[in-house]
Amino acid sequence: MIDENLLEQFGAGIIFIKKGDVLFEEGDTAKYFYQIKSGEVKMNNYNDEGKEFIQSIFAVGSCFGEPPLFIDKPYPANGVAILDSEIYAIAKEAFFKLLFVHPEAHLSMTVNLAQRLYFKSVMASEISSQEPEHRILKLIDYFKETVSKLKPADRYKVELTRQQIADLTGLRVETVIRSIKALEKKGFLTIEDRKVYR
Amino acid sequence: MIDENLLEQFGAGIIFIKKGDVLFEEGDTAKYFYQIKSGEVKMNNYNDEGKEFIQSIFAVGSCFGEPPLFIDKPYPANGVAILDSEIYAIAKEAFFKLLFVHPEAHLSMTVNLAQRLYFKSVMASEISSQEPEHRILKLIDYFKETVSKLKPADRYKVELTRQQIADLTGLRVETVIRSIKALEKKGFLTIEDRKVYR
DNA sequence: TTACTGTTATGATTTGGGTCATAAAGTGCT
DNA sequence: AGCACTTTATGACCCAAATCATAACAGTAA
Repeated sequence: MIDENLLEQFGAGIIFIKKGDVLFEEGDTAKYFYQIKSGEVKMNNYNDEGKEFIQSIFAVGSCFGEPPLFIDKPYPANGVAILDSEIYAIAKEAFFKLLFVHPEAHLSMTVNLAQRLYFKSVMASEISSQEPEHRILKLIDYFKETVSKLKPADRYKVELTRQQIADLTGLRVETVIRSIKALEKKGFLTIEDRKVYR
Repeated sequence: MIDENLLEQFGAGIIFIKKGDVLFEEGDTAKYFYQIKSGEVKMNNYNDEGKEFIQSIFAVGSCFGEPPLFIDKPYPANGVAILDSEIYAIAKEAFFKLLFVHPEAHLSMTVNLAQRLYFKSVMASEISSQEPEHRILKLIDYFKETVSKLKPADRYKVELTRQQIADLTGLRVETVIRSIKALEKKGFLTIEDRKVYR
């Protein structure tokens, strides 16, 4: 989201983390701004019974975990690498200085937050009040449109596992599997070689 | 969120709406920045079966409905007055100019978005993976802490109706009523004269 | 007072998604 | 090739929350 040269210019370091490594945990104090140079990161929670909920998945170029920097609250979720990754990290103070000196970077941050708030709004309404099939379709369309930047007419291969879809929608794997089958039967998507296309 | 003098200085108008009046609808193009001078506003969705989901409730001093301004997308939900209200409205262009000329206002906008994203994260995880009683308690604590700015030790009177709690948590009124009773029995809150205290 | 509306309340019944069990297909590693 | 692990898949059963029905109470407008 923020120009990489700018990040380096303001003293960004690079953190190397392997798949499964934890960058920060729920409750930790936020001290750095993070942006993905390569790899992929998720933010998640576990409920009392140990069930995972994935807040979001962040890909190359995305920044994440800034809200706590702005509002001086601890992280509301864990940050975990889902692929081996390189992460730009820049200290809170340097980050604020960067925003102050570069209003255009500040604006792109704001736009980014607005974008994520928008996604959360859509998913919140889905999760709370729609049937599994509806939820899953909405999530897939969101990833197709926003993450992969494809048009509705394009053919999109869903790279999420059934388990990830479950954790993103608050459903169970079995329910996701069954719903996806039902959606295929209804013609909303196709399954080829166990992969979902939409 | 933004200083009222500043709003007026940049040509803000005031809109008078009565309880129940709709300010904008899901799908509308966002053209104005809104901030509450008096009254209260909610943003909501209706699912296919007509069940309401309340995204948030905004009180005096809060702004709302900005994300679509920043990302050029239509409103993801309706904006409806829940009390007779006076709303500052300022055109999109003037709003951006204001942010550009007043970086401190821009920062407070960013902080505000971060705050809301934080709330959405917490509630998303709650809604998707916790039991009714847990969800309700979290919501009440959020309102106590963030909307009413009270300390945990303070006594807080919940001004939300059971129906509103249901629509905010994605539950049904009956479930909310029964859960609140159960929570009282367990000593997590008290009910006096049908009002909930925490 | 009555009539009306919104909110809280409670019991009976139903059902959709969770849970549990089990297995097959695919993937990666030695 | 063999082994361990992950992902997808399916059937059977269960249960918590939704649904349906009904009513009492509070507030307020006529």
